[in-house]
Order: sequence, then C-alpha cells, then structure tokens
Amino acid sequence: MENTLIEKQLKAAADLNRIKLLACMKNGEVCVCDFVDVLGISQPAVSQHLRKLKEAGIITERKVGTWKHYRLVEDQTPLMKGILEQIKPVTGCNCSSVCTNIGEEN
Amino acid sequence: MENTLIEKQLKAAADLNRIKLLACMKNGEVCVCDFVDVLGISQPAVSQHLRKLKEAGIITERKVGTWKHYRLVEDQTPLMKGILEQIKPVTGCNCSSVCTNIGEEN
DNA sequence: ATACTATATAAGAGAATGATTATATAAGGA
DNA sequence: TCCTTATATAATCATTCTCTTATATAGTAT
Repeated sequence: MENTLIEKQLKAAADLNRIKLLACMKNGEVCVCDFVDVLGISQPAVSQHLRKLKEAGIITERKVGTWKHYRLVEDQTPLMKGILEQIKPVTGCNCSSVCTNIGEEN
Repeated sequence: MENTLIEKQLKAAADLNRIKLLACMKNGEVCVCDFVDVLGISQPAVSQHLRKLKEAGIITERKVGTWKHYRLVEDQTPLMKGILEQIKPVTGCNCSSVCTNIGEEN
C-alpha cells in the first residue's frame, strides 16, 4: 500500500464519531437517520462523516427511495481489515427503524 | 481495545510525516538528527511528531549522551501491529550517521 | 402542484493540527 | 568556565477539522 493511501484511510478512521459509524456498520447496512440517533450529532455532521469514509474507500452506499443505506465495502484494504477487526460491533443501530426495514425488504 | 485508545493511536499514525518516522524505525533505533534529514522538516517539528507517537504508546526512547534514540515499542497493540505491517520499512535512516553508530556501540 | 421527509451541500465559527522561529535544557569538549 | 551540539519546549501563525444553522435536492404522498 502507498503511504498516501495509508494516510488517507488512517485519517478517515481517526475520529471517535467515525469509529462509531464503522462499529454500527459491522452488522450490516445502516441508514443515515439511525446514525443521527446513535451519535447524537446533527444530520449534516453525520453526512459529512459518511462522505469522508466514502472518499477513503471504506464504505459505500445504496439508495432506497428517500433513504440511503451505508455499509462497509466488501474488499477492504489489508490496512482497513486490521483496523476494522479491532472495532467492536455495535448492535441496535441498524434494521431497527422503519426506513431500514423497508430497505431490507426491497 | 477501547474506542478512545483506537482513536488516539489512529490519530497519532494518521500523518504522512509520522508514517515515515515509523517506516524508519521498523529497522531499529533512529536518532532525532537522522529523522530531520529524512523528513526535510525542522528539528522541533520532528520532536513534536515523536512526542505524539510516544504519547500514543507507539514508540519509546533511549538517551545516549547528547543524543536520543527512538524505536517502536516491543508490545504493540493489535491495532498498531496491523498498521505497522502495512508500512514499508525505510532503510538508510538509521545507523548511518555518527551519533547513531556511537549509540549502538554502548 | 404542494407538502413532507431524508439526505446533501454551503457557509461560517471555534478548536485542533502542524509548521516555523526563538529559547531553554542538558551533555560533551576546549 | 565557556562554547558547541542535540533535543525539547514555548510562542505564534496558517491551515485543517468538526461542528452548527441554513438551504438545496430528491423522493413520496396527499
């Protein structure tokens, strides 16, 4: 891996709120509205964190009607594989709200 | 691992100059003066980067006369083990200058 | 079409970061 | 002792980060 990619992914992961986002996504797709509840920050703040993770190639998204579901990409870099292993999954942040469940049914 | 420790170590590693410092230390001890040459930044800047890595528990130091040798700690966290595996070692930054060689002989 | 909901983007404030220069400290040698 | 060298700390500044509020966009429903 290039050092610049290493830096980009480390920078993307090096934030407590983004670590929590990743922790939630370890169990599967989560939609933005759920993240807002879990983190206790504003919706735009969540959106910006998600963008940073996406730009680093760590997560991807799927649009479901008005909602947007985010999940970890399948083919993580070796670096991110190692990091994600150390982040404990957080349950209860996905598939719990109406929007997520509807998404799963499609 | 606690999320706050994960964050601290990720933040410490998430900088291109500090990645280079770690890359140098993969081959063993390096003294501050050598880092200055490798990174091309001022000596105080190097000192501050090293302090950040030290405070995150990633590196440790050994005083040798006027010089100070820095090296990776032996018992890295699982997180740092994974990260360090992805950083390519850089040779030629240690044991090359006078101060380092003298240090090694002690 | 209008209204409502979910998400993204823009703009701006305040904190944190990373560099520099100047200075302090500590060890070694004349 | 005094001077030099190696490193750390302090002060400062420019940049980047992360939040907020306000607004834009897109989809759904009435």
